[in-house]
Amino acid sequence: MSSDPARVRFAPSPTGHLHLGGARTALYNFLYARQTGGKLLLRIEDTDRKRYRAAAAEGLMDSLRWLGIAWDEGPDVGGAFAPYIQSERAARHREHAQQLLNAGKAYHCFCDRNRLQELRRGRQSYDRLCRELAPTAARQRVQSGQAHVIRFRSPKEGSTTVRDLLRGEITVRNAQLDDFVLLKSDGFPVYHLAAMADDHAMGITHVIRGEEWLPSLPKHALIMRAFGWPEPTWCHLSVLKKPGGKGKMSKRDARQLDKAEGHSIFIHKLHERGYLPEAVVNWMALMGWSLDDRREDFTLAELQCAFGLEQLNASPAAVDFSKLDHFQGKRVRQLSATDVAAGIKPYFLREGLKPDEATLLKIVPLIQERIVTFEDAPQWAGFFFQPHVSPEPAHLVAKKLTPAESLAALQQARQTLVTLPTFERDPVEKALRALADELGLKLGQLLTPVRVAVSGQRVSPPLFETLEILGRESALQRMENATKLLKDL
RNA sequence: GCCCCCAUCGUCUAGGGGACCAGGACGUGGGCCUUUCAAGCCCAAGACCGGAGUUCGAAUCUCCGUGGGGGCACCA
Repeated sequence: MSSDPARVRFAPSPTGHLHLGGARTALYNFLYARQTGGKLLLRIEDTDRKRYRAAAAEGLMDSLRWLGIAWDEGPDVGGAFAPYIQSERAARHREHAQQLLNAGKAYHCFCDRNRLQELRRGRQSYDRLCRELAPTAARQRVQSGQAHVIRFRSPKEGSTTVRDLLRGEITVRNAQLDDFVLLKSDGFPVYHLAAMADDHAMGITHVIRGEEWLPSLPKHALIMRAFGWPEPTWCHLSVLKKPGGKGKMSKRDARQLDKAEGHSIFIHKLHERGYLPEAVVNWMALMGWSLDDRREDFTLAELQCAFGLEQLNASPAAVDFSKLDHFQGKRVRQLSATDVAAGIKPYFLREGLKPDEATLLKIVPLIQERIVTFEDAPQWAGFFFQPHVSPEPAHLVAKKLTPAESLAALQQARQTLVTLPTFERDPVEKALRALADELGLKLGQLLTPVRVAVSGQRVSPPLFETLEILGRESALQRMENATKLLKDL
């Protein structure tokens, strides 16, 4: 089962943030590299100068680092096959194009954009007008400075067969292929050329990438074969569909998700929202891969051992955020109190609250199993750090009690707490339970007005602990205020 | 329009000719616990896209449909 050390690469184009699909591709590449004791390369594919965004590459790397996906060679760490910025390799790509030109496997094309656009309007691919131009004549036109591209001379007859690891043999009739561009008129290579040339130069053994590349796989194989290079193992991952399972995730869907659900397909957003990288990784790993029919919980380290290309699934997977929340909740519950405290603190600060360490640490056990993301913490425990709370008066009324009865209960509770020798959890509980009995109330009925009074909300962390942490003074003050609200009801 | 890929519960999936009246997980419903909400535990409902064929036997192999997805740039 264990194979030779693989050299794999993640090769994003720096046009935006890292999203789920890309991250999952990166993850699988990383896992396979580790699994085989090989190397993961990071290569920035920036040959499209129109879409290039300077900040994007850094953002991409930040997201990968956060997830724990470490690369062995790349633009920042260097490596034996530098440079890892594709645009810096353009001179080599031009040489490669020239090589194919010399071999008669490529040709100059002088057709302008208008003509190509016309062709496309007629639902027709490039008509190969320049294919049979005499090479000497073509060279002359190039020398005279005429704008041109270099196209691949695709075979017109026969068929091309390529083997994909997950799908077996894929065969296309060569008549379906067109004479695609290798080198643009700005002298930069197109993906097909650049990626293949770099993959070969960098000794890539397995190309693990998204399914969207499958249709151009024959082109890539043909390029490799034209140069006489050995082909890597091809492995095309299925696409991710949007939640619900219908359709690919679009930019619009992504935006909607961000707003409405508090979820996101962007890794940096998940980070901002207080998700744990290990939860995200565990979740992503399972979209298109599974070990067996029993185990679903994996740390990154465990995945490195368990992962295998053989267990990859070729069918598309729908993104399911409730499953992410499940992994996230589980992971949060496993964290130490100090880790949770450190994790949630920024979110209190963001709300303008100033939590002190000691109190924060006391609160953690109360909310740890109630929060999903760190971002959830303030809505559970923000009231601890607010000077006062403003409950909705109607919420102070307990189930099956009238406002007047609730008021009475609240006042009695307050009275009880005033006289308590200490304000610790256990005595508080004991006293309130006794009071409920005495008043002939269910504990919940007595506690509801108290809870809402001190926390300002209907659901809160466990009340007795809450009272202790809040302290007598603050708790009594809040109950006093709530009394007034109930009287006005 | 043309090309390519995919097809098991709502979702992620196990399964690869007999071990499957199809297993797990998320979610959903119900119950227990209980001071609200969670967490935890227990139970339940829930799927092999359709049709032919191969075979003693098909979720599993083949073909044809259908459905879904991806791609058809001087973008990656």
